[in-house]
Amino acid sequence: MPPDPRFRVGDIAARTGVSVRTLHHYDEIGLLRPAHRTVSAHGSGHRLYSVADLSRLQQILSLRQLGFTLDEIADALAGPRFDPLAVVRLHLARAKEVLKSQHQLCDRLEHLAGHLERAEEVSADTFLRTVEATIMAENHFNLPPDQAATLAAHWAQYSPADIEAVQNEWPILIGKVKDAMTAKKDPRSPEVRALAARADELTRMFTGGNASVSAQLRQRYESDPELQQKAGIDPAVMAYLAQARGE
Amino acid sequence: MPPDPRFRVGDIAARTGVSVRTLHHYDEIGLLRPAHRTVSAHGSGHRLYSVADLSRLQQILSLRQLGFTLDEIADALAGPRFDPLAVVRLHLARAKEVLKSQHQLCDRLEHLAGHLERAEEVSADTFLRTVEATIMAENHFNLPPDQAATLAAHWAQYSPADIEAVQNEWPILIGKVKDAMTAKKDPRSPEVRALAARADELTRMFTGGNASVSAQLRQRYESDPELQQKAGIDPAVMAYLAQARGE
DNA sequence: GGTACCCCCTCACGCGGCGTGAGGTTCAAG
DNA sequence: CTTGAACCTCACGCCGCGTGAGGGGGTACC
Repeated sequence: MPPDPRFRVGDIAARTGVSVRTLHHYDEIGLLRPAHRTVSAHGSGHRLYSVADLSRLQQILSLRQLGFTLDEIADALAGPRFDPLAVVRLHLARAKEVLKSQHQLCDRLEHLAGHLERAEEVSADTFLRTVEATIMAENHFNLPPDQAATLAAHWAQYSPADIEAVQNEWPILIGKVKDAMTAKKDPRSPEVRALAARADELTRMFTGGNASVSAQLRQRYESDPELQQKAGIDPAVMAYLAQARGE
Repeated sequence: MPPDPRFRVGDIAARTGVSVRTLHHYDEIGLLRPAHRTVSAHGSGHRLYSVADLSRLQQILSLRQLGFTLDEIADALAGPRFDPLAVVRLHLARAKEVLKSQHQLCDRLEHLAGHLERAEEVSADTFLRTVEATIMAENHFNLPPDQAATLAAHWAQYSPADIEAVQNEWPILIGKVKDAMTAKKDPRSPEVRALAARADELTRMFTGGNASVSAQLRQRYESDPELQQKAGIDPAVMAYLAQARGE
């Protein structure tokens, strides 16, 4: 049995480029506690990271690159069925996007350089497109996670069984709502209000309770008739539910 | 004569992705003032950007991407002979570096994903290398400008004539210092101190007064005998100058 | 067993570059 | 002349560490 290796902050810093301060910080906020520490009388001992810790560090950096805040990352990693492979795949997808936008940026910069070399007048459009490419490259790198990533990261926390259960319940629930509508039941009745509440609950599971995600999702539903049909939601149902919620 | 086009904050934001707040901010700190404003009685009018402003915006974003702070960018753009083409070329070079590191990152992530898919045990080394690739990709994107960029950006502010003048003066100055040394003149004499002061001045022109750059430069000179010969500086001269400065 | 040297530790302050309302004004279309 | 969208000016807030200061711990070589 090989004694599993231990890594000290300096080792990790030297080999990866992660700063010592960053490791300290992640420890402070409880995001990445080293598996062990050396024992000592006075101060606290030196941090000793295990291989599992390195794995977690990799996940953290991938999620950070995806634009999540450290708090969000902590939540994601704490999820019951969180999936490292899914995270790596998301990061990979993002990295490929960056590649593409970076390529475009190079094209644009070369274009602009060409104009400047020939001392030509440069059009506003050229500047605008160059700036756009610059910003897009930045966005793919730094910015808040897009819905896709947010949703994916959220879904990764649920098991396939959970997901299936939700997807099965949804049409049933909508069916009940439609029944209530055709029966002309009062939307403010306790029965209908319960249905609406459950619908909201399921929606929250879908969106992870993220306000901006659910807002965007609603917009897309409202503007896309096809999606409405697939989910069985039409404006009438939406209005009915809104009434039930007391709006 | 076509009336040159004017752009409003919203136009620019919509077409490039630069936020309105960012434009406001650059205006506030005096980094990018719009060429015009609409006139109005109470508040200040709407900002109207000219094509020249767009050009400046492009330069700002390129320099920002290179890792300069907004203050540094302001200085660079205020330089007497600052060169937009040089900036674009630097940005392009950087963008290509990013492409390379991003490629490596993709390789590493695919490697890691492969291991995870096959549910194999993943080695510490694999994690470390993946983390390293992640950090390197970030560094090429976000980090403070390396000396190369700093120096290049600084040099871009001088005309070829300026540069030549400095390069001509340097050997003459060093010659005078050596003369003083062989004549065993007191390093604290006003004459020698003046020479040292001028040497520092020229050095500052070389390094742009950037402390970290000049520090790095000194280290390289101290550790590289070849460079010393080319510049005519040997440890004895350095020591003599240090005395003249009163160290 | 000493002891030199480097690495590690714990505070704790600070900050760059905007995001994000709040509350009022201006512009262009109808 | 009236909208409504787009613009304006404050002004507070924040993430994720960087960067010292001041002091203990580990280890390799004598």
